[in-house]
Amino acid sequence: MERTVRYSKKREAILNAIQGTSCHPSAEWVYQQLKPLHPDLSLGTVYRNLAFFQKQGLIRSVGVVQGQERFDGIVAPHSHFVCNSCGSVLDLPDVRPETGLEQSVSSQYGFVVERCELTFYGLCPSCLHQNQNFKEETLS
Amino acid sequence: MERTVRYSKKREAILNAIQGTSCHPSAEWVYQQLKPLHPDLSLGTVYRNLAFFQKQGLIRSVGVVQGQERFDGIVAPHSHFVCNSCGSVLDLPDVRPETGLEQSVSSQYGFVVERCELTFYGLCPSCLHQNQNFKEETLS
DNA sequence: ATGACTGCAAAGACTTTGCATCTTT
DNA sequence: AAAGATGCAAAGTCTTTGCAGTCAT
Repeated sequence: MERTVRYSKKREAILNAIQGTSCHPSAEWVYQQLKPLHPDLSLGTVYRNLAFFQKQGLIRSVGVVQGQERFDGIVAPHSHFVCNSCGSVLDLPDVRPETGLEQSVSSQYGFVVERCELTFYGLCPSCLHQNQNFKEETLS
Repeated sequence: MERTVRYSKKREAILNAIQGTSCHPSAEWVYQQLKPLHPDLSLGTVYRNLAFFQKQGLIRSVGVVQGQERFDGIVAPHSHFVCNSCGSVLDLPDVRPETGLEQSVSSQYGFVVERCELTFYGLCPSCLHQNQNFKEETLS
C-alpha cells in the first residue's frame, strides 16, 4: 500500500524556508524562522518534515556541524565549505570532484556509490579577521 | 602557561585502540573494546581523551555517522566510503581529490582551508547482498 | 605536594516518538 | 469517515561537565 501524501500549510512553509535560503539550515533554524508566522508550529513537525523531504529526495543532509544536522535545498551535486569557527556552511558551485570518480570507486571496491561529498573545512573570511584581531590583542 | 601532559595507562590504551583498528570507531566502540581489560574505565574518560587526541592532532573526526561521531587514527589525508545501511566506514587510500583544489578554493573564495574531505556514500558489498535477498523475498 | 587524570553521575543538547486532536481528501 | 499531519511533552541518544578521589611527576 502506498501512503497517501496530503497537503499541509506548515509542510509547504518548511520546504519553502529550506529552499529559500542558502544558509544550509538546521531544524532549529527553520523552526525559529517560521515561528512568527506559524505560532503553533512544533519542533517535532519540523523534524518529521525534514525526514520526509529527505526521503522524497527534495532536500539532503549536509552532515552534522557543531552538533546540529544541516540541510540543503539544492540537491544537484556540489561541494561545500564549512567554517570550523562559526559553523557556517557555504556552497562551492564551481568545485567538483573529478568525473568518473564514483564509477571508479564502485568498480574498484565493489560498492554501490549513491553519492559523493567533497567538503572543505577551515576559516571563513569573517572569522579569519576576528581571529587576527584576537591574536593581535593577546600578543600586544 | 603550557599545560603539563602526564602519562596515563588508560589514555595509552585508548590511543592504541584507535590506532590499532581500521573500523573508524566511535567513543562507545572504544569503551566496549577496553572495558574487559580496564573494568573501571569510564565513558567520560574516553570522550575526554578523544577530544584531547584530536587537539593534539593524533586522531581526527570522520564525522557523525548514524548519530555517533567516528574517529580515524590515520591522520594522513585520504578518502572514505560510508555505508548508508550498516554505517561502516572504510578507507579509500587510493582515491584523492585533485591536487591544488584546496589552494584553488582558498584563493578563489578567501577561505583559509585547513583540510578537505572526500566521502562516498552508498552500500557496502555485504549490505548490498542482504538487500538483494530482501528484495527477492518480498517480491516473490 | 602539585596539578593532571579519572570515575561517577548529573546535566546538556539534539532528536525521536506516543497519543490525542485537528485537517485534508 | 478514513487516514495523514500536527502539538505537546516525554523519552531516547549521544556527549559534556562538576566534583571528589586517585595517580604521575
